[in-house]
Formats: sequence, structure tokens, C-alpha cells
Amino acid sequence: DTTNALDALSQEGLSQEQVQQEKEAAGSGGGGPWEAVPGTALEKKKQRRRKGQRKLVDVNNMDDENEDDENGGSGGNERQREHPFIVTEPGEVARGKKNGLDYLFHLYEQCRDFLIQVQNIAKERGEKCPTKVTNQVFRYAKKAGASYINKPKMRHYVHCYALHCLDEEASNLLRKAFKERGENVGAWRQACYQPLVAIAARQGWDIDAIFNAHPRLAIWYVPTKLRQLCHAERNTATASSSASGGDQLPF
Amino acid sequence: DTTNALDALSQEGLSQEQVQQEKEAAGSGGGGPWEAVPGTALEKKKQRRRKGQRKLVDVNNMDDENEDDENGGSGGNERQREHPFIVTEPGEVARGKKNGLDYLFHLYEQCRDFLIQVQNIAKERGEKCPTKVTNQVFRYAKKAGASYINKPKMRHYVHCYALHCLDEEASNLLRKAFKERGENVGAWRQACYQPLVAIAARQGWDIDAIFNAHPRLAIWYVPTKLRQLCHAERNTATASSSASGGDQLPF
DNA sequence: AGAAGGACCAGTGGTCCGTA
DNA sequence: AGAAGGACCAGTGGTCCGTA
Repeated sequence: DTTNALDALSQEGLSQEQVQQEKEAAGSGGGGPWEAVPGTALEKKKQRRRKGQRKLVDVNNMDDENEDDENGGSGGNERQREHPFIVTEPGEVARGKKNGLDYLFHLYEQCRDFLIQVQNIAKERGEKCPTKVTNQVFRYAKKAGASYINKPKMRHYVHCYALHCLDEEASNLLRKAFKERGENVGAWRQACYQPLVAIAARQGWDIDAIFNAHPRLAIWYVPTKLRQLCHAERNTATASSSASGGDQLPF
Repeated sequence: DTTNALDALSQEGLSQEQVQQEKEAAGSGGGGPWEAVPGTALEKKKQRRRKGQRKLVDVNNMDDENEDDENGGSGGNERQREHPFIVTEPGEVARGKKNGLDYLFHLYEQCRDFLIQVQNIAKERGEKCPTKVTNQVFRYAKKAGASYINKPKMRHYVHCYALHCLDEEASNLLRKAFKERGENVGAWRQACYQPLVAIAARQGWDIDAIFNAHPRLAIWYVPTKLRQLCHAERNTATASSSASGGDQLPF
């Protein structure tokens, strides 16, 4: 099957490019512990490369617990999805076919590196220079081999990363609490909104200003829902404070 | 003709809204001398309103030299184009069916006022707040009755306004020189690029930074051609300076 | 010929929903 | 059921070119 062979080669190509990308990105804090962890994008890329090569040279061993029960046995060259996230505490490595939250946040740092590269190219060429992670940056990341980075995913968890940036201690405590309670990622994600709204309340409700004041956060668009929550809560707070300070008795 | 009557009414409505808009905008420097000058958008609106009313009440006089030889006698309710610009010196009012450059620059100030209004509405609603004159602002301006403001025109002359903001004296001298030579607006417009490139050269070639550092200019996108000229000239300048400082003889 | 601006187009921000 | 991400869509920045 020519198409599948090409696909394997293309994935092989992506894989190599990605390793190079990882090396380049290593300047900003190293690749992290995921390089040796099964189940992360990086390791999956390596698995895929091994499989691609096996088709050509029929070699390599099977050192991963779940290596071959994926892809329905249809050749093993489909681009598989990333493993889903689970709630992990800081420093904890996800076991099995899962990714942890340190890895999630690492993806945001990678996007930042890609943005910086896109900015450098734009400046070099005298073109207009993005200040945010735009479609152009996601496209660049994909071309550079980071096929596990995509816009819907990154946008989905932006506010979780925001909490991690703005109050790492609160973020860590939340992760531990939700892990202990056995909550799923969706519940943890929802729970990240409230502490951010509280931060905004303390700083005049200007969530845009809060994002922009933080260098690693400023490159991300403020999520619509977070903006709406801040707005709604501000109005509630204003109404209740004017009520308690006005002609109504506080209870 | 129902359509024409409605059109007349709609233009009447726009006209009134615009007058209100002018009053609101007057806070930032007054409406300027154009309020009483035939041939500007404002006066044309008034003419159009008079014509529209004449259809209904058959009254009003003809106090403008060119009032009725426009529109091919087809009813007088077409939305006519703005009079073309001519090169005027500062303070000079364009005569005949022309608009002057003070009026052109006034349009940029009006757009700024519209942007500020859009920003205030967005903040009020907790929506994302534009920092530049976007399509949304042009739409708002049109709805507010400023039908003589449109994107292609404003973008076309942005760099002329930039020179006016960044070096008003140089801008004024250029206007006088081109008026004296009897040059048309297109020639003057072209001539506005070079002084801006010279300004950029003095400030490290970063035309975006130059725009952003000026409060009235920061709300406008840097025109593509100006960006390209700065980039090209920077490369030329770098090449020649490295040549003269390197292994080639300067001539 | 010189100029104003309606209208188009490629690529954007945003996220839904068919997929695994 | 919970979650990842391809793919769509309304509205954007940019400006061409049919119009006057």
C-alpha cells in the first residue's frame, strides 16, 4: 500500500524533526522527564518510528506494555491520538496510557518556544510579528513535527495553565486535592476557574491586564468563559457591595 | 418609488445621527472648520438631507454652486462618493468639490473617537476589547452615521497620517511643497513614505515600535508597504555600511 | 487620468461535534 | 462516560478593481 508506506515515512520524518525540535527547545528548561516516559507524545513518536522501521527492516523489540494492542492491528501506521490527561500532582509521572499535568503545562512552554521562533523569522523578514500563539504558530509547530500540539487542546486548558502561572502553589494544592478525590480531568479543569476569578477580584477584575502582566501568559488569548465568569462575578460583587453599603441591611 | 423614498429617509436618519456623532466627538478638539465648508462630508450630508426633504415638502433654496448637476438628475438620492482630496497646506480649506488634507487627518481622529466608544462598550459588557481600528470600528462608525468613513480609504492614507503625527513640521513642509508644485494627491501620498523611512532609520528600523510609541498612531495597523520599505532600506543600509566598514572601498 | 470605496478573498479566532 | 482534535464557520485584515 503506497499510501500507508508514505504515511509511515512521513511519520518517520515528523518524528526526526520533532526530536530536533525537542533539542532546540531544550534551551528553555530541558525536555523534562517525559523523554523516557512511556505514554507521552515523545515516547509514542519513538514507538511509531520503531514500528515504521520494523516494516522496512523487521527489527526492534517490544519493551512497552501496550505496544501492539492499539490501532486495531490495521498496520500500525495511523496517527494515533494523544493519551488522555489524568490529574497528577506536581512531579508525578502518569502511568499507563495517560499523560500527566506537568506534561500538559510543558506543552504550553513548547508553544511559547514555537512562537519565539515564528517571531524571529518574521523579524528577520520584516513581516508583521505575532504577539500571541496564533494559527500560524500552530501550523509551524505541526510542520516542525510537534503533531501532538493542536489548537483545540491548547485553548481548552489555557485557564489551567494560567492558574499554574499566576499562583503555582494554589494550582499544586488543587491538583493534589483532585487527585486524592479521584476526580477526572474535566472536573479539575472546571475547578481551575474559581481561583482565577478570585485573583481577578483582588486586581480590579481586569483579566486581560492580569494575563498581559505575566510574560508566559501574555502570549495566550484570554478564554471566553473565563472572561465571562469574571464579568458576571464583578457585577454580582458590585451589586452585593452596593446593596450592603446602600439602603439594604447586610446579613 | 418606495425604495428611493426609504433611501432618502435612511440618509436623513444617518445625517441626524452624524450630527449627534459630531457633537459627541467635539470633545476631542471640536468639529473643525468643516462644519461650514461646502464640499466636505458634513456639508454634503446637509445637502443630501435638504434634497431628501425637498422630495417630501418641495422647499429649500439652492445656495451651493454645484448642488444640482450631480447624480445625473436621477432623483438625487444616490449615496454619492466623497469629494476627492487635494493637496492643501495646513489650515487651508479646499475650494470647489474637493476635500483638504486637514479634513483627511480629521477623519483619523474621528476613527479614534469611534474606537474609544467601541472600547468603552466592550469593557462595559466584559467582552474582548480592540486595541486597533478594526472592521468592528468601521462598522460602528457607519452605523453611527459616519458613512464617509471606510476601511480602504483610511488604510490608503495611514502613512500620511503617521508622518503628520510623528513629524508635523516635516509633514507641513511636504504639503506646502507639493501644493506649490501643483502635484496631485497620489504624488503627495507617495512622497510621504520616504520621510517615515528616514525616521525609522534613526530609531533602529522598528516601525512597529515607532507606531506603538505614539498614542494616536498606535491604534493603526502599520501599512504593509511602509513595513516593506523599511525592511528593504534597512538591508540596503546594513549592506552598504558593512561594505564601507569591511573589505570593500567606499565610493 | 486620478481617485473613492464596494466587495471579495485567504487565512483567523473560536469551538462544535463526529470520533475513538 | 470522558476526552482528543479534525474541521467547520462567522467575521478579519488586506486590497483589488469595477465605478464615477
